[in-house]
Amino acid sequence: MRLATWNVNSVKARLPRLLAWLEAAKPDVLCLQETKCRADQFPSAEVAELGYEAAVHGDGRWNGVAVLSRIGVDDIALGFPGEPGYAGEAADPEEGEQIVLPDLAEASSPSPEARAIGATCGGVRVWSLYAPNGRTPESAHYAYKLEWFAALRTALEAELAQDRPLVACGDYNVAPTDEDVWDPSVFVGSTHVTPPERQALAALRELGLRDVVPSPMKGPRPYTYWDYRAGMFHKNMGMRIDLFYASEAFADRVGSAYVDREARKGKGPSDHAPIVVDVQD
DNA sequence: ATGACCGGTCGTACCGGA
Repeated sequence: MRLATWNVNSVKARLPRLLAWLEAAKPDVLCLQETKCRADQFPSAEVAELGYEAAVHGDGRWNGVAVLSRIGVDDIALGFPGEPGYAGEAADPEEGEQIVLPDLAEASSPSPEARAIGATCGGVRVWSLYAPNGRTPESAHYAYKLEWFAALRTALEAELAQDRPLVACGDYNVAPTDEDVWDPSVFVGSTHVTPPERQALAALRELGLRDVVPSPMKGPRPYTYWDYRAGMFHKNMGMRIDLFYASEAFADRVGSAYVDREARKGKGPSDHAPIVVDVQD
């Protein structure tokens, strides 16, 4: 069985490359992130031509996740239980401005964004995840990111209790160690490398999820993201922020895993490369 | 050369991305 995860940075903009990649790599299951479209806008017919069913979760311009599978997609879950939404920054009122309290229900529970979708594919429970960015460590978005990870931990703990093969892969927006960024000094004071974010990943591993580290194919570290700007990819100045977490028994069956850097080359790539994982049946 | 931001949107600048 071949599984893969890829942040495509807009499935519409990436469609020709996505279809070509499916034909070349032939994964049985592909988890997508940042599809950036509603479910009704997803190119389900195009991927169906290649034999893939699509489970899709989208809310418009931002975010968006999907699971493509040619070995079945059952028990689709849009989001996970307890998943928080983003309430936004609290605006400081102008001087003399009347403070208007927001609607209580809205303030206490904003709607979750399209950042997680689960599906059972060929007996494997698969989650495609797109963690919040966090923006800056001082921002409300960063607090939201940590809340989202805490809720994810609770949800995955329940999933692991089901005692079936489990994969939780996608764009975690956290580099697990300093080795996972091209220059740690550049990231001092930035998100993606802070101790609370790394602790959130460690808490997932403590549940029994294993980090399936792919082969980098080039260079010493398996980066999965390179900024579009300033020739970062060509200089291999990247980050490992896309992760493939799997339950122990499933991880034991992994034969090989690699970052497909070829998909980051050429005209019109995503800024992320896919991770491809081959598992013994 | 892999080659020096990109995608989205009521847009022709700006936000979000990381």
